[in-house]
Parts: sequence; structure tokens; C-alpha cells
Amino acid sequence: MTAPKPAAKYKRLAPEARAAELVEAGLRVLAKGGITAFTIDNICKASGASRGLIGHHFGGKDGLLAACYVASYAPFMQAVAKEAVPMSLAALIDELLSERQLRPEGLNIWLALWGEIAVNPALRAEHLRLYRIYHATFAAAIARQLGRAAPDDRDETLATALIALLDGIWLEFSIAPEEMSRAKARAAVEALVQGPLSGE
Amino acid sequence: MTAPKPAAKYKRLAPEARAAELVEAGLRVLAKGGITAFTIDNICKASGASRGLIGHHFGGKDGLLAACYVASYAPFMQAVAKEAVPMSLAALIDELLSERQLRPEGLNIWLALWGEIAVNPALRAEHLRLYRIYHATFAAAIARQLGRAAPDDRDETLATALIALLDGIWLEFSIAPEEMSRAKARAAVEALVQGPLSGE
DNA sequence: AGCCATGTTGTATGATCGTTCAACAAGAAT
DNA sequence: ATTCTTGTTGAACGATCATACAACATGGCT
Repeated sequence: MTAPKPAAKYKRLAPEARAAELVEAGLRVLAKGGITAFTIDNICKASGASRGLIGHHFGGKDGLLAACYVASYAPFMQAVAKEAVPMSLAALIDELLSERQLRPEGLNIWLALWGEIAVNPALRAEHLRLYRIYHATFAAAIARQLGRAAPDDRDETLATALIALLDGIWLEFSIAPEEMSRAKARAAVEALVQGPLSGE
Repeated sequence: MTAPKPAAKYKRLAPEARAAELVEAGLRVLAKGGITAFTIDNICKASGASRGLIGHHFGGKDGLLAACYVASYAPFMQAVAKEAVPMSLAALIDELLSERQLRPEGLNIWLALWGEIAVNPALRAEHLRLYRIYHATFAAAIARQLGRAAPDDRDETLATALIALLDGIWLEFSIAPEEMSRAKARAAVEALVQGPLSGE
């Protein structure tokens, strides 16, 4: 009568699947509590796993943090680095201000990680690498917009400025959504950009 | 012969003086190690004081953190909020990109604190208050520049954009000084600003 | 010189941190 | 059904955390 099904005590996952779950839990913790909440206990509680797993799959907390950094940048870099079909500048900006990219949770994560980038050399190196790809993509799009084959100094400067502008918008959107909506962000970018990029 | 000077074991300070020393030590710790290094032990070691003092003067670590936030904003707000003599937009931007404001250490502190602002309600409220003053100052300066008596919607939007641009520049200057010099920052701002703010 | 208000010290305490590791069990292989 | 690989568990550990507080010392006061 009574089925003696032993009711498995845990589910055994492939290493990549478990790692992905832990990264996701880590990102959730960062989003909610920032870097100070990024503890083994909190992450394991959020993931439903036991405390030994982070050490087992990532070698320790720092390993998981680095993995979280990469994961948090992934959708962003995926949007930027479409080498096959270079996006127009307008499309690039549209994508970066889209609902998919400009989300408070994601930016909370970035904020927590940026605080570590400034301090952690490994994260710094990775950040520099990604920034250079990002910058090159923007400079190329600006050059294309202005009818040049390759970016010149002025395009490089404009790329730097545009990136800073978008970073600042992300920052404020993250810290105070009351003051920075998606519509405001769009209007702000257009207000500044239409001058130098409309062919003068 | 031998002077029996008892060699005082510590120096007794006025509460404000001791508080100031602790805040300064806290800022030094934040600059070097970020929010995760902001511990009682580190701060007291940096200050040369004993561990009981933070509790005695600030009620706890959080109290000191709030005081550090206010202190880190002080020179900035002092530069922005000169009500008596309203600065021109160019002068405002010059001041904010000056050596006095754009310093890697200061920005490391801000970064660490921003990570907390996103999470800590008390810091959030204080940040909103300061941001509104900041925004109003910029909007007024822009209106003046464009020959208006009071800011209209377009000026407000431009103020939002300019603040975001400057925030982004600060951010990158803090994270990767290799990629963002003061000269680059100046060039970037000018490249974007000369269009919409030169009278069309 | 002695008093006293109070700034300062440093230990004690309990909570929480990251890491380690021996024991365990799930699920594929046989 | 049994074996075996290996993902998983959770207790144990030492380090470090924030806080509390009783004892102490300083510098102004009389």
C-alpha cells in the first residue's frame, strides 16, 4: 500500500547547472543587499543549496564573485558586440536604454560590483578588457554615423563622452528611480547628442 | 635628574575634534579598501584610537558611515551651492572637473558609498535631498546661459543629462584612471555640450 | 593639591564570517 | 541488484565582526 519511495534528500546536478544556479543566487543577493550581503550563508540560502557547494564549484567566495561579474556583463556585451552586423548609433543607444538593459536590479548588481572593481585587481583587468571593446564599438558607430570609414580623434572623444553619459544615467536610474525614468533617460541623451552627431 | 613626566597614555580631545578624526580615518579606509574594509578594527587602526570610540561618538558603525557620507559630499556641495554668487555654467563645469573635485580617492569613497545608498534607506533619503539641490543649481545655470529667467522643461532635461555625463565621467575616472584623464574628461564634456548649449 | 566630569581604553561576549572535510547519497554504469 | 563515481551535505574550526561596559586617565576646575 504505502509506496516506499525514499524521497531523495537532494537533487544531483551537472556541475555547469549547479554553477549557474549559484551564480543566479549570487546575483539575486547582490541585487537585494549589495556587496555586504554577499555571504556564503545568504547565497546558499537563496539558492537552496548547502554551504559546501560554493567552495566545491568555485574554489571560494571570490571565485563566485568573479563569475557573477562575468554573468552580469553578459547580456550587455551580447548587445554591444554584434560584430557580424554592426549596429547604427541610434540602434545601439536604443538597445542600451531598452527595458532589457536598463533594469534597476541589474544596475544594483553593477553598483555592488563596481565598488569591488576599484579595489580588486582581477576584476579591474576584466573590466578594462570589456570597456575597450565597448569603447571601440561606440567609436566605430559614431564614425559610421558621420560618414567616416575609421574613427578619428574626435570620434574617440565622443565615444568616451557618450559612454560616460550612459553610465551616469544607469547610475542614477539605479540609485534613484524616482528621479530617472526611461523616458527621462531617452530625452536626456537626445538633448545632448543631437548637436554634435547631427552633422553640425 | 630624571624628569618624572608621566608620559600621558592618550590625548584627550573635544568631541567634535575626535569625531572629525574618526570620519577622516573612515574615509581613508573606504578609499583604500571599499565598503568591505569599513570595519571598526580598520578604522580605529587608521585613526590610532581605540575600539570603543566609534560607539561612543557615533553610536555605532552605521552612524560613522552616515557621517562619512555627509563629509564626502561636503566639498562638492560647497562648490555647487554658492547661492550668493550664482556661477556660470562653464565655471560650474570647470569647478567640478577641477583638481579639487576630480580625485581618484574621493571617487573611490563615493563608489563605496553609492553601493550602500542603493540599499540603505537613510543614505538614500540624504542622497535625494542633495541631488535635488544639485539639479536645481544646474538647471538655473543652464537657463541663465540660454538667456532665460527661469528653467523650462528643456533646461531641466539638459541638467539631468549634464549631471549624468559628469557622474559617468567621475565613475570611469575612479574605476580606470588609465582610460580617463582630466584632459579627456574636459574634451568629452565640451564635445557633447557645445551643440545644445551654444545657442543652437 | 585635590576633585571631578567625561573622554578613552581594552577586554569580554555572542554573532557571523569563509573554509575545510569526512561522511553520505544520487544516479549512471554494469 | 550491485558497484562506483562524484555531487552534496552539514558540522567543526579559527578568524573576524560589532557592541557593551567597567575600569582608567586626562585636563580643567576650584
